[in-house]
Amino acid sequence: MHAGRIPVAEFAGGFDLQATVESGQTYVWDRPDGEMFADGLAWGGDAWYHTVLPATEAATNEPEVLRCRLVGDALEWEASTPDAPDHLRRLLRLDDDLDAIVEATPDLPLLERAYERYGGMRLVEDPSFASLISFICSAQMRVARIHGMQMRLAREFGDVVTFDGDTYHAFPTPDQLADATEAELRDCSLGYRAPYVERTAEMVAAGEAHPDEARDLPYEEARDDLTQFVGVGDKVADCVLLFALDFLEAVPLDTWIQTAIEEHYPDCDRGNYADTSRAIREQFGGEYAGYAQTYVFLFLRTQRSG
DNA sequence: TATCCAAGGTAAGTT
DNA sequence: AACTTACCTTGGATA
Repeated sequence: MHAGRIPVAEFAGGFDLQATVESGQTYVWDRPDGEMFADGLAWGGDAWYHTVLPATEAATNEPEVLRCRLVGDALEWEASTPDAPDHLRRLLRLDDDLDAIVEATPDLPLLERAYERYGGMRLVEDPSFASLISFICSAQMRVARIHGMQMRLAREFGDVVTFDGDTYHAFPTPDQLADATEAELRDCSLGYRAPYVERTAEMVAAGEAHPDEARDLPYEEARDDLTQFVGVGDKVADCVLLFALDFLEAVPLDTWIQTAIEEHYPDCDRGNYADTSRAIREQFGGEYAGYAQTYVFLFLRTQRSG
């Protein structure tokens, strides 16, 4: 067991762990109390969160357990690897300068309210395959159920990892998921998404394509590239670019953002995805437009329940 | 208790 | 290229 503390003072602009992992951008984290994405959950707690790093991203080539919580003025962590701080910095984008990002954001009332309410929320950099599958599953689905699906997939098809006396499940590798049948995936309550997940996993497992290949392309080409995967349209592609492949300018046009465009920025509605995307990206300041999108998404989605 | 409805959309078929 | 429609499942709302 390796453990340590990282002072929050090291994170420019602060850090809100709960807002970051429960904002609906990542579905690879969980909390042991079963309250992940719980409806009406009070914000501001100091719960532990854990994830399993894929073997392909670990120096040991084994899945590694990472867990952390925010206590007082530090991020406290425990892990199966001494490399945890580096992994956490990458996965939770702890080196992003939030002050500079907010500073670079246009002065729009909606953005200011969202930043005010959830200041310290950071984007994540999820492992790309898990992000791809997560957002294929996200079609017409609530965030709590998307999370439930990913946990189920890990439990059914992923490696079992034990750490500090507890059992964890890694997200399935492309091979493991490609081996699952459509019927087995439907049994995991994926519904019509089951064949999408199966066929996309097969594409990656067979070496036909990999989401990481989009990382070095120009933004709009990268988005087009990701749509080659079955079940991936423009919106899901934007999510993977933003939440896994470091494209901070990507603005996924989901139902919440579409509503925000109608109510606050009607001039940005250009009638089709590509042009509307370009317009709202400009409206949100370009380079970090994806940060603005995620703050707005979380803010609007949680307004009703507080 | 039964029925209805919408949830971070996409693919396939039609005009 | 723009427009329709079908698609699984489930929790919460409505009757």
